[in-house]
Amino acid sequence: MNTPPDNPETEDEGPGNFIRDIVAGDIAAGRVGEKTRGIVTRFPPEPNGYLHLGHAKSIVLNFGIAADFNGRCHLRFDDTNPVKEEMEFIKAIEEDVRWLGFDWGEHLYFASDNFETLYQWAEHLIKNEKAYVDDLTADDIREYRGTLTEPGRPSPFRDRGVDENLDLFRRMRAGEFADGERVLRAKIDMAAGNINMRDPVLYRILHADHPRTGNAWSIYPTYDFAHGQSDAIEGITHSLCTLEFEDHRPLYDWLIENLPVPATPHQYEFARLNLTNTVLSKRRLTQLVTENHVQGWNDPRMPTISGLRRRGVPAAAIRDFCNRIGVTKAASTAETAYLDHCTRDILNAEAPRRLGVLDPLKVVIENYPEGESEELDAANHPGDETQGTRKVPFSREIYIERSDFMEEPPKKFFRLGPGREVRLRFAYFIICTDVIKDADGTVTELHCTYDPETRGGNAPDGRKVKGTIHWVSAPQALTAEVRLYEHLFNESEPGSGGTDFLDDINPDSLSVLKGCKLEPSLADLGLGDNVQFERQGYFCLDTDSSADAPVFNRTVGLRDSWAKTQKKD
RNA sequence: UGGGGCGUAGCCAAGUGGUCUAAGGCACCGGCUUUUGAUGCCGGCAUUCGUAGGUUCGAAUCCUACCGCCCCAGCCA
Repeated sequence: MNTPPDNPETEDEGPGNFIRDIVAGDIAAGRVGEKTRGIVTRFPPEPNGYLHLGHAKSIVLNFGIAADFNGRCHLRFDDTNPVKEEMEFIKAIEEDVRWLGFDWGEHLYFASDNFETLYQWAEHLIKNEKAYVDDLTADDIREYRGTLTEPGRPSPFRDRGVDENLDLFRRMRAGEFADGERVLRAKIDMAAGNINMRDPVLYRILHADHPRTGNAWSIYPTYDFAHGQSDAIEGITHSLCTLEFEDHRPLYDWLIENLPVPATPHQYEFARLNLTNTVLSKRRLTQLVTENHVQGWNDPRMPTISGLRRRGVPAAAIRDFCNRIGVTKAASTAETAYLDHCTRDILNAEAPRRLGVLDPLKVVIENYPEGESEELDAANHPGDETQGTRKVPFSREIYIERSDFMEEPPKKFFRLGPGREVRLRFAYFIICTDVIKDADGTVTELHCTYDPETRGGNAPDGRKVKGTIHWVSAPQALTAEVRLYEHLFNESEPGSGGTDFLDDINPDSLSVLKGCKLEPSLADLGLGDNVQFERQGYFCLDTDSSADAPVFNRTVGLRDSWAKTQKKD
């Protein structure tokens, strides 16, 4: 039951998009590659949370472009804010990128690797009168910055001399000042329409332990001062980021121009991914976790990579989804149905078929000898003979899905009902002869007879049945817990009604089914293996499973046109 | 009222002056096949490209003006 090798290298080249066009144009024009001999991209997460589908889009783009143009892609942690970052996140992110199928080889970097260089470059700016130490408080800086429509005013400390700035900055590094007491600012233009150019902060004092540099530093560079410079140090040719950084590009370019950097990377922006009925911002995902609205970052309902993995979504499906949605600058929201489709697409081709009854109804085959059983051959995949067959036990007592029986079936229902005949998949035709109920009128058991001539599922006399249902032999059945998942949020865009996004949480996003009956071969299923429970959906073993108490997750259900026709009536 | 972006079907998205009375995918709707009401297959689904003008023999593609949406005032990234 192995999942076939799943390697992005063997997949088709990624689809065209405006960024690929830019890269191709740069290569054709000989604008890249003098030093790097090819294009270099990077995926630059901040280790302050787990990766989600939005990151997957960036990962697939960055690693995909690098692969298609024979370049390389680095994994770089943007670890410039020690108060939010943790080693746990670094490890989880590495695992997730690897699981998605990408390999950064030797090219693992950290912005913190560059702290000393960055520091020297900051002094370089000071010496060139392009940066100054500001004593203003955070509140004052905000006030002096002006507003969206009014220009800012220069700080009273803006024209400090080089020596004083150098002295102060060195003492900031030495830890002589408290958090927030001073900052280093670039000296650009307090009247700029682009607020990022109004003397942006380059360094702040933070007496915090950094996951990698410990207490070596008491000042830390801001994103703006670290990112582009790290790109330059690594020889990144195309620095791809999301649209909200578009306003930062002038600053990105300003720093590259004014610093003795070894290369001139360029930044390009694309729209971030939004998905219906979920949230894709780290702030909100963090809140779901810390406030226990879900059971952790890898809760199968979460749109995190680890959540999707636990739920059973194959990495190939995530890659396929990212390639299909495309890359543009238009704000867009993909429907989760699209992801579901990609998931089914992969799983339909690969997942072995099994029989499992989620809501069991006992059936006694009255004309089947008591105490006996037999083994029937069942195809592992109807469209892929190479997956072979397996044996499934059959006996006098079996379970069928409660929803596959109706005492008073409507016209288009072609499953089991009193006096009706259906096929048990891979087994026999049965006819329902008796319906047993409890005092409340609830059906508790069905009595049926089977036709021994139909072994395997075909009648020698050529008679047909409309329905084929799944079943599990009772004595050999594996009892399991099965967890079904629905959207985490009821609203397609949580929080859009001006309300708290938490108000839109779907209280029924998780249903736990106990006492489900599965065919015995499922006892051998391994963690990470996907299977289809015929007629129901794709499932996988959950990490909560123990040897005697298996737990299954429904990754995604099968398309269900019967449910649709029912809804219409 | 400043700066930066974006507007092609319910959703994603090709298209960059003529073969566009606009690809493809998702969703949806029909039909065929089917020992999964699954899969597969076939067909349908924008005379119209935010709106209004203009340029042109000819525009989704060029120009102008409007309208709408998103991002920016962290010592977050």
